[in-house]
Amino acid sequence: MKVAEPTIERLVQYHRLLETLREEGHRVVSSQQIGEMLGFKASQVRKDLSYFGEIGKRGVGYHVGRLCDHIVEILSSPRVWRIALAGVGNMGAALLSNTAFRSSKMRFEALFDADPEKIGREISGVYCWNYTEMPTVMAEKKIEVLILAVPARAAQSCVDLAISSGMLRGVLAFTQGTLVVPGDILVVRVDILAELEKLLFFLKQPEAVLE
Amino acid sequence: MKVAEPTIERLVQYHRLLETLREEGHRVVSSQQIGEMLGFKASQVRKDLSYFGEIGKRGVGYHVGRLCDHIVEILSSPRVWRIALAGVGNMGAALLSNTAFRSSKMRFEALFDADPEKIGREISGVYCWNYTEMPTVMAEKKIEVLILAVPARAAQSCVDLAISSGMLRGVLAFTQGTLVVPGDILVVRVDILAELEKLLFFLKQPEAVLE
DNA sequence: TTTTGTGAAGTTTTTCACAGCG
DNA sequence: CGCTGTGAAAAACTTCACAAAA
Repeated sequence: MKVAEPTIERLVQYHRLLETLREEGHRVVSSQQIGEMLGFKASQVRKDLSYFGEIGKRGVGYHVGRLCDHIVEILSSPRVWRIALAGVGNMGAALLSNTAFRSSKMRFEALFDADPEKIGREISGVYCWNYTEMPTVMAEKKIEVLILAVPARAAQSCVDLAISSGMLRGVLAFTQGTLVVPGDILVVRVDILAELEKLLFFLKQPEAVLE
Repeated sequence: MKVAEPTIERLVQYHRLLETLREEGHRVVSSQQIGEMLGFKASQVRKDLSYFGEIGKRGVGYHVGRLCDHIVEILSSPRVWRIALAGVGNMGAALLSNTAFRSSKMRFEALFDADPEKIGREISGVYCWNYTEMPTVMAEKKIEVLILAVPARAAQSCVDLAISSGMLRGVLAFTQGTLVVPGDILVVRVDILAELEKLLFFLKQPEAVLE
């Protein structure tokens, strides 16, 4: 199956919305309604959902519970992902304590930092190691996903350590700057400052249309 | 001038890279090299830069300092943007203390929160108001940009308060969930959980290509 | 009738390929 | 020659529009 990247991002949003609708007791919902609530075109919603089989009922819409379960299934993981967080600074700590990350789909197995104050302690219930231990700890604990929230200059060496564990498959990087990784390792970057700069650019140039 | 959204995001990255190259004493750089360092095709780099005039030298490449200044100019602001941060929780505090946000282009003018512990105090040098004061404070201080880091359920009412100040032009939202705003207000969303879910999806489905 | 599912059309973004200039 | 700048081609993504199902 071939699915576009933007489709997956929207799927996560459909899922959230459907959970809410389900709680509120809604039974059915149309692509039109989903689109209005999330700011997408109805045709976009239908196209996205159609990639994963015929799940709606013509003339009726989508059954909220059924569609929600269906999306959960699509986004489901074959196992609980073991995750490490490198960099327990402000941003790292914020992610760690973010309740949205308390999902049955993933589990923080280890923290890594360079600060002696943090090393050897548990933070939000997760043990913090010296980042030099990354290769061994990640190998032992079979950690496949790394969330990178270290200062920019430490990012590359940090990823290199993670790679040398032999277990790493994906990285979520909050670090600005470039990461060089082998082609079989997936990197998703979240560049907050770039997003803010983009906003400011389009604020000063309203004619250079955004959306 | 009509510029694509992805181009602006890349421009921010070019800028960062060029600052580094400049510090390291490099004089010229080719689109090829920029591309390799940031993970883009050389043609992409040239196309992006070409939207803003002929800045390179054929047969030579781009002069690092000149190109850097040129991009600074493109991304420059007509004024220092006055910014408010709503929600001084973990995420909000992380943003506030993030040195990358200490830019001459913007300035945090006010914080808003509901926590009595925070209201009336300065946090990282910025005064924190009760979020109910948003309309008056934002109007008085002429704050045009809001960074939204409040819990999802508070997001919409928070934006509504900001809108009623009559000053709001742009929002950078870390909140999950939808925001309804007038069409002349720009919203840029950063959905961290969606990014992580996307990463996990493409990890389990390597055939559904990412990038 | 209503609303889905989907080819086809449209739009946006990326990549190619090469002319043109230093 | 080497590398940029740029039309043209390709790819990716979105929207349209309508047949088909409930």
